[in-house]
Amino acid sequence: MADTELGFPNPGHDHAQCIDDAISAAEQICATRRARFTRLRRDVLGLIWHSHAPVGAYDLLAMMNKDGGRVAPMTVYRALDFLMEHGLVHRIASRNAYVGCNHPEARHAGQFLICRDCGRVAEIEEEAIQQAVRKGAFRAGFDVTTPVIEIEGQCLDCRGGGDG
Amino acid sequence: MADTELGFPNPGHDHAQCIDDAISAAEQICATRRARFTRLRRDVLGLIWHSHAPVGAYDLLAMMNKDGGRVAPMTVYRALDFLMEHGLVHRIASRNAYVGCNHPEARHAGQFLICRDCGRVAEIEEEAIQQAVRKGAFRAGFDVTTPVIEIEGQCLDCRGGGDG
DNA sequence: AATGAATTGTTATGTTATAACGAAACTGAT
DNA sequence: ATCAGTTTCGTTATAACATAACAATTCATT
Repeated sequence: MADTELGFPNPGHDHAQCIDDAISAAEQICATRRARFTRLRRDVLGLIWHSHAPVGAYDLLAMMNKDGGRVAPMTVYRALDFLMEHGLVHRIASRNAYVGCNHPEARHAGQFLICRDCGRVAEIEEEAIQQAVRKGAFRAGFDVTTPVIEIEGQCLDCRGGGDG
Repeated sequence: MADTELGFPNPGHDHAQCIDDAISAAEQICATRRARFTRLRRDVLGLIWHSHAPVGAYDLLAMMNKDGGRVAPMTVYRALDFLMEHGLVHRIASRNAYVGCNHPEARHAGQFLICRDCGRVAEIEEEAIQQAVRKGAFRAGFDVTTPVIEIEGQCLDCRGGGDG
């Protein structure tokens, strides 16, 4: 699989490519769904992909207004709503922040690894987690709609366990 | 097991008992640890246990000031910090709210079922979830510290699937 | 009572998110 | 091309959640 598909991306990866890929995928998805991928929304998505760490709404706002812009919070939140609605970004509840999704084609409940040191987030998809959650819920007579799974810890790069 | 130990409590349960139990457990724990379970902290814990749904900090504030009190937000947050530090309450990140813990004796990472209809929260402890999380993290070279697992859905009572 | 530590009071401010309403831009039909 | 309906965006205001900093008080111990 490619660098950014699963787990944490390699520190030396071509991040411009990540952004381009995300924008392209979003264009395709929105075209298919006849959703309007406006300049504003594209800008916000691009800024979210600025890094692999989740970004706060007001950080996005600051970035947008860096050179004299006059965008209001509402504007950012609306763009975020749109992007989340279409699965292009995920909200990280434990951080009140937003991160780009790198496989937005299919709807999914994300499972996120959040590094406490570098702040980066990796999305994983463990069928075993899903199953265990469903089973645990079932035992309590509970019908699952939206599991929020956000796992804080330390990534390989920050442990110094890689090749770097 | 008792009503409130696992899963959602029976709608007709003796809730006053839940509160009493929680306060008693807290007293014991704090006594053991030589932590000061002050009136303020006891009051806040009691108010959190007002229901099995998570309560916002400012809701607690409003309850405390209902009859002329003049408590400030800071005061509530400090009490919450103390209670969380001792595992007596958990924070529900996806709701920015706080819920009492019904087995505070042992430290644990909670797994929460949150009913979208009645708002109640049940804490479960599925070893399978823990294991699946650890395994998924391991595959990404990730060292887990704090898993946040908050599962939204619908409880049995709200589905009308119970005996009531 | 004197001391030092923990707790609480108080004021101010920072951070995250939404409500309400009007203007502008886009879409599709005529 | 213009009109009507819809969606998007601008703007202002405010709600909801959380912490910083410092003073006053309370508590445990001597």
